[in-house]
Amino acid sequence: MILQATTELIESDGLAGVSAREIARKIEYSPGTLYNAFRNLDDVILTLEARMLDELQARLEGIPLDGNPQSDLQRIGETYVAFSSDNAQLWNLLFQHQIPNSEPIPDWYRAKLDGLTQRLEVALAPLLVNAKPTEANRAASVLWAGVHGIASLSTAEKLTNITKESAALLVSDLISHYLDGMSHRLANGRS
Amino acid sequence: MILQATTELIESDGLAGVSAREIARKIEYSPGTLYNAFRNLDDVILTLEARMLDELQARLEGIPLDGNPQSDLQRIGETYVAFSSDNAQLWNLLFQHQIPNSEPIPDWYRAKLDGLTQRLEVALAPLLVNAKPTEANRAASVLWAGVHGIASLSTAEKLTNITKESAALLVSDLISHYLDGMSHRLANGRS
DNA sequence: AAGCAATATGGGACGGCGTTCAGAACACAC
DNA sequence: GTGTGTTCTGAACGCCGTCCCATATTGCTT
Repeated sequence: MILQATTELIESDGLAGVSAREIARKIEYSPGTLYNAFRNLDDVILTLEARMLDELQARLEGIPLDGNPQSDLQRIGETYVAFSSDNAQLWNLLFQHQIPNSEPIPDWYRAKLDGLTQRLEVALAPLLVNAKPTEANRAASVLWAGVHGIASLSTAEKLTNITKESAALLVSDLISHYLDGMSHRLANGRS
Repeated sequence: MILQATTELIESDGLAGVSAREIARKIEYSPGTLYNAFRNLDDVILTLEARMLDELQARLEGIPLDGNPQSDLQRIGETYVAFSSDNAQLWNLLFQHQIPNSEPIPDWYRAKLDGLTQRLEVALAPLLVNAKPTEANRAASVLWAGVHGIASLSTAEKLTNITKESAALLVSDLISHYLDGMSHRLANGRS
């Protein structure tokens, strides 16, 4: 299958190693055949991203939540970091692969990304019983972006401080401090 | 100059709009001439990234610190977000442009990225008077990665929750909660 | 001012790319 | 065997990054 071959190319050489001709060579078909199955190369890669997002989503949904925000979110963070580090090259697709301006980002793709924060909102709920929905949304977004920043910096290997080994530690630190800040604020009655 | 033309191309069409021939057309030279000034196209883009990092660094260093971590870090976060959003397309280079595996990331490039967290460590210092240096480092890394995650998700426009408008708000929320968590922990004598 | 070495430039060439498309090959109903 | 619908090939187009070398331009020495 085309997707299988493309995955292997990405895992060995990253996005730069992918080309329509190279995929064709790998599956021993001619380049033209690719265009029967996919609209173009971007379509192949987008499909691959979608599969990856679905798998991450499935893993997040498989985490049992026990109602304790600290431990629940720690587990979510661990899962997230483990996934991104196990699939580092594929993971980097999310940032490196930009759809050309001509055709906009499909809605289902956005929806998949947005959907990833839902699990966070559920886990955060106990801390936000009498907060406005926009605040729950905001807290989830902040945590998601933070975890995401750590995961992406670690897979991209651009910061010496943030390695694959330290990512889990940093995520744990982020979550515990942020939640401490929230509950502290909650106890003192500040918004 | 070559860099000027390349900057314009990136600002209008992103990294995908950049090609050696297009730059040459823009400056009305032939493509071959590019290779007298730069080793190759990656070199041009790397130089552009370096300039951008230097400018961000300069802005961060221009922020006066008054010794109050909350307000100091808020100002740093604001500056960071404002910069990334004002230079969104250039900013995205940091993630989209990956050096081919053949030649490794130059040390000075890493050093520039690592240097960006220094200002954070200084601003955090009052909260960490009797903490181990690794903890200061960790807190700075976490905050940096978090701010960075928010900034990159907003410039990439991939999350509907995280827009250029909301980025500053989210960064402020992250910093204030995280620091609350730190001082709370400090007051209670926990690690 | 003239000559010469050093450097910069133009433009063609090479191999590779994404994508298209006319026609060959194939599978299968009648 | 003929016809029909699908799938595949392979050449073609216009790009790309990069290299190379004949030519033009510059700067310096005499």
